[in-house]
Amino acid sequence: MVTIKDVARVAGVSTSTVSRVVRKQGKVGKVCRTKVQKVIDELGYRPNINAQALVSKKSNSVGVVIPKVSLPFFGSLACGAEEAIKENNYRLLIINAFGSEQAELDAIDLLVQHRCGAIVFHSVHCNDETLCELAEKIPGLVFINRLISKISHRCVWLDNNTGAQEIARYLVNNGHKEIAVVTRKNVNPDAQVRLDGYRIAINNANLQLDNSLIGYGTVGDIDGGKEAIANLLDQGKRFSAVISYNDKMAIGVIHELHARGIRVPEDVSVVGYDDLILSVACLPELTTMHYPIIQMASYAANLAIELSDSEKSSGRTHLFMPHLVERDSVKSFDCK
Amino acid sequence: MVTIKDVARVAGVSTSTVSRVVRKQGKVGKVCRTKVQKVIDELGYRPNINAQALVSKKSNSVGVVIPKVSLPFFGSLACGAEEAIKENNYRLLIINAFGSEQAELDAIDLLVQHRCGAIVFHSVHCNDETLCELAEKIPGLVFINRLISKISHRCVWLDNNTGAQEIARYLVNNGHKEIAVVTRKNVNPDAQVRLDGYRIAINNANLQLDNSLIGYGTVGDIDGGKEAIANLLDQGKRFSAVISYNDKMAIGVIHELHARGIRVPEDVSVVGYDDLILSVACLPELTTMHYPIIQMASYAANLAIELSDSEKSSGRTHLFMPHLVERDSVKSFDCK
DNA sequence: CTGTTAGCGCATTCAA
DNA sequence: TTGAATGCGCTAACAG
Repeated sequence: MVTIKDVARVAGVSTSTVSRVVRKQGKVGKVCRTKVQKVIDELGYRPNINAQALVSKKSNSVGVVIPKVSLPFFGSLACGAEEAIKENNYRLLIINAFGSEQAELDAIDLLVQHRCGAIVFHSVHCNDETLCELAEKIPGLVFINRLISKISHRCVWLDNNTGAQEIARYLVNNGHKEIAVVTRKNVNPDAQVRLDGYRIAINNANLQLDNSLIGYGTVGDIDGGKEAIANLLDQGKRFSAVISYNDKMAIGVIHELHARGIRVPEDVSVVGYDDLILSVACLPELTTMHYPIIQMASYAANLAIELSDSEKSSGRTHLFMPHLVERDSVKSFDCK
Repeated sequence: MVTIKDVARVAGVSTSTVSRVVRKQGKVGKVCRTKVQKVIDELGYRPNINAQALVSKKSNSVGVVIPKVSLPFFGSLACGAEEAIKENNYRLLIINAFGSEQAELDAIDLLVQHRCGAIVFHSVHCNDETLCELAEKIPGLVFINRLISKISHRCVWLDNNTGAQEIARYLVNNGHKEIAVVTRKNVNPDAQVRLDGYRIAINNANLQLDNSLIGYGTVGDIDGGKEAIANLLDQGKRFSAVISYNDKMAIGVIHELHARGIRVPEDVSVVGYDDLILSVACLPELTTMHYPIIQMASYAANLAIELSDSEKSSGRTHLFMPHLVERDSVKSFDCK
């Protein structure tokens, strides 16, 4: 591999000069510059980023820690981060940390070893306290899809409560009175907040969200959706609409209803949450809340970079809003 | 940031000793080791990977260049690579190179600057010649989902022809005689190979793949699928089954058929290719060819690592086979 | 088993 | 405008 020294030698200048023309800063004479550039091109010299990082004490890369890139939601997260990163001429380091707190901690540790100062972290297994400790040690660590009140200015999150209210209200406004909810058994914070939101909206409409109309799936995916709605159906529950914790469960619900000869939306309406790519693949296309994960991730990456190289913390929090996407999975009763 | 020197000073040993206990290699006395380890823990010392990479002249990271991680296919690719990487204690560097040859070249260049010796590259915009030149310069560069005959031992690819034949034969075996094909207008190599495969299988069954029964969509996604099938339908074509270039187009086909009151699979059967997560989200669930992208990517990453640190090239090629996944989108006429 | 020395590739003073 | 010197944090001989 050709180094800066090789270039300097061939061009008959010092390494400092080569360094200057490579980074396009500092004063370099015109002829000298073109001469050096010529040698660089001829030799195919490419600066060693590791050496640059070492000497400049910054890695110019931002790390993204997520459960698994292959899940569309996290893929979008990674992409959003990358957008921001490209603008800043940073690099993206993605670490999948699936399944355990230890995996997440290991991922962060790896990033620290890289001297990666800016990190966007989507944690699912660490508790607030652990996260606070980490945040203390790493100024450029930003949490996405999570609110930790003590360090809310380091959190980029979504107003799930309002979003949940909106989608429940949408159902109510379309004339639905018997509304079921499908959620995951291990209710995580998101699921809880959304559930609260549904309840608020339903109560505000002078309706009841009967606990017996809440179906639980072991996990929050397609199978979980099938399981949850099957439970409800097997108990003979009646409803005109079902709100699902997320799109995956909603799709499971649709499939299970279909398997039982119940049409969506003619017999039962279904809504999801997240607006994953899946929601336009299923039939009918799913009405759902759009989770602006790409924008949020892009924002988070910028925030992480900002925080990592300037101590100044704005103190403000970073809250995003989901919005309703109307598609074909809800029937309207045309009421006023 | 605490460095190896700090640890050495506090522990009262030399940096070499610290280095030895950190990397768990070389002989270190028992007491000495525990003493040093203790200081490491107390100080929270983490080795600087950039410095390690610099001095050892290898970055221990593999780069993955793909169009966009947020697309489920590429997300899976990245995940597969990561599996292999974790085993080898390497890091994953993902670069999205979307839309142009230049973007792809830039991505490779960035990886070179990182001294990232092992690269898995899914190129869509570079021609074979360009790729050969790159391969020449970078021993650890491996191409995925692509066959370049001159450097086939550096290619990890799928037998699309055989796969295409298999799915077409499946339709034939289920009694379908009028089979339409939906593909993309800008027929890329994959699409061409698959088309050839369909044709072979259909001819072998003494049937005809009439060119007028091939529908084209502007792009290879859901909208392209709708567009392509709409063309066919608007021309009054009749068929009992449609083979789609990929799952996305198949989903578009299903949606468009549904919009026109044509039932799948009762009236028309539909098959896809790739077995993306989307194929189980749609209704009916899609019968398709499974593309083992995760295993292929894992294999490719291993190959890249192998190639990058030993010149030996086995010379063998790396061909994978897709397999049929039967779901609910095909009707059988129960013929022998 | 442990320490000393040298140098990886580069950016950054400081002089000239 | 340019070059010489220094050191980033670490590993790898080598010597003891």
